[in-house]
Amino acid sequence: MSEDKLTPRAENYSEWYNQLVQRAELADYAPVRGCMVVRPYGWALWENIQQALDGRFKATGHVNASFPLFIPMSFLEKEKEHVEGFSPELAVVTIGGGQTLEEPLVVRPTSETIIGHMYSKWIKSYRDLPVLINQWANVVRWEMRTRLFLRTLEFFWQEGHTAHATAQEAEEETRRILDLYTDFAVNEAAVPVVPGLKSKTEKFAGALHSYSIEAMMGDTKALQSGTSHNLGQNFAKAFEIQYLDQNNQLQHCWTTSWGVSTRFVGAIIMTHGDDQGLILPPRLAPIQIVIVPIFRSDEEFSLVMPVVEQVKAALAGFRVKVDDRSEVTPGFKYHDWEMRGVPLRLEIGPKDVQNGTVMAARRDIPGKAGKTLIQQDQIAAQVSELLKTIQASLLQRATEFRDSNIHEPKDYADLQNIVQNGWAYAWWCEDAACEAKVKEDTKATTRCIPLDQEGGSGRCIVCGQPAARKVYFARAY
RNA sequence: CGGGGUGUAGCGCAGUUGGCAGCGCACCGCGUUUGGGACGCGGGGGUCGGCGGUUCAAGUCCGCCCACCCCGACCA
Repeated sequence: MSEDKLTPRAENYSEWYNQLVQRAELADYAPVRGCMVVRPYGWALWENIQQALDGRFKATGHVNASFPLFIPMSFLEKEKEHVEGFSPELAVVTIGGGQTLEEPLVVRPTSETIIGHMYSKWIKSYRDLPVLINQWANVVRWEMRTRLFLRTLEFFWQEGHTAHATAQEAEEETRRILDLYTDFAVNEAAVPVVPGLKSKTEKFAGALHSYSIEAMMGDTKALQSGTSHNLGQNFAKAFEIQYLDQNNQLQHCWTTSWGVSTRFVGAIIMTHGDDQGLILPPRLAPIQIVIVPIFRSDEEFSLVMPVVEQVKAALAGFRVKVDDRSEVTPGFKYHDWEMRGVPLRLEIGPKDVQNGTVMAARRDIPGKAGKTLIQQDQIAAQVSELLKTIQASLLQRATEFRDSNIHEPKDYADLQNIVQNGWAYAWWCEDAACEAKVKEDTKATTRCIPLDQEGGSGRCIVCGQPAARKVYFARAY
């Protein structure tokens, strides 16, 4: 239950986040360090995220499958950069059934290797391509520092793994998924994101290059909210994923991988949440509308409840919850559902029964300002309209916040200043040394080179050498 | 793994020179309440993180260990 006020965001952002996650009953700490229990309400949100993504995957020809949790250690070692990237954070099983294993098994940190192994068995001909498989799974990465949803030892995600005949097709797939993620983030979660290319130092271990969608959180830090990797032929060569082309020539495939994780729940929390608690975008909210009946006596109760049921029935197409708890007051319920981020609350009391009205309160506009009186006979249409408005206003608000916190530095000193409380958008020569210097001086890293560039050229903000593209520098989660 | 902090009821905490383990919230019962976090009365709930030591007596003093949180290095 949400009995007290949250620590305000301005006072201590991470404290606000931790309290919100627990009080909104999204997740709780597990008895294992760094692990979380996703509670039913948090999981329902994740399920809605899954549904929105899965529908998009299916619509673009992908199919789901499931690969093993355990991966032979030797598989990881087949791709040099991959094993170097992941070895520090592997959980390794050395005993099974009381016996020391011949070969240690890695608990998957990601599945490129074992899927690559299977693809080499399955793919023989150009007629077998492309292979477009996704899996919804849990993975384990032994992180030093953990935070609920944002970074835990075990997390849930989807990982897509595709194999193609040509480099061009693989790149098209990588970009198609990046677009798909962008569409999901913007249109389902109302989280404005910047799609772009990761720098060499920030790319996935083993990839040719990586793309990401980057979102700005309420404290102006960046959160990588989804990634799409063009793996080139690196894994195809390591796992001998080969096919015969039309000319009977043996060719290595071109592969991709891409993922969105439960971290995205953190993105939603930190993009929309306020000091009252969570604010969920209507399209993903497990409960879109909560109805709070108001009554003083048994007579009023029996007067009000039939109307509550009528309204609920009229809203059959929506995810509606009637809060009929008798042990708490309406005021308590308001705060309670505000903590949980339900986008729209309907209050129905004796006055409404008499007047044929319903009081609607928008979660995104606190207090009286967000309340409007709706006629009962127009409830479905009005609610539908309100939810759309809330969805749009969340996106607009988040976009305005982000844009007002992105600045173009005029020199290096200015950049150092900007990244303390915002993103710096600047020319960069794409040399890792300049990236490293910024990180050293400010803790900010390059987030991505946005695909949408206005063109032209300039001088690297760090070293002054010629630069062809601009990049975002920001502190990140 | 380095630095800091915290472990006492479900949660948040108090517990003085060592002397019957407490408070608020939550929970259960009854009654009154209910349009922005209601109130009264009654009640249940504890290996004081663990192990060892000092002492007539340890939540309190000493030692060791463990866990978790925060800040760093690493990361979806």
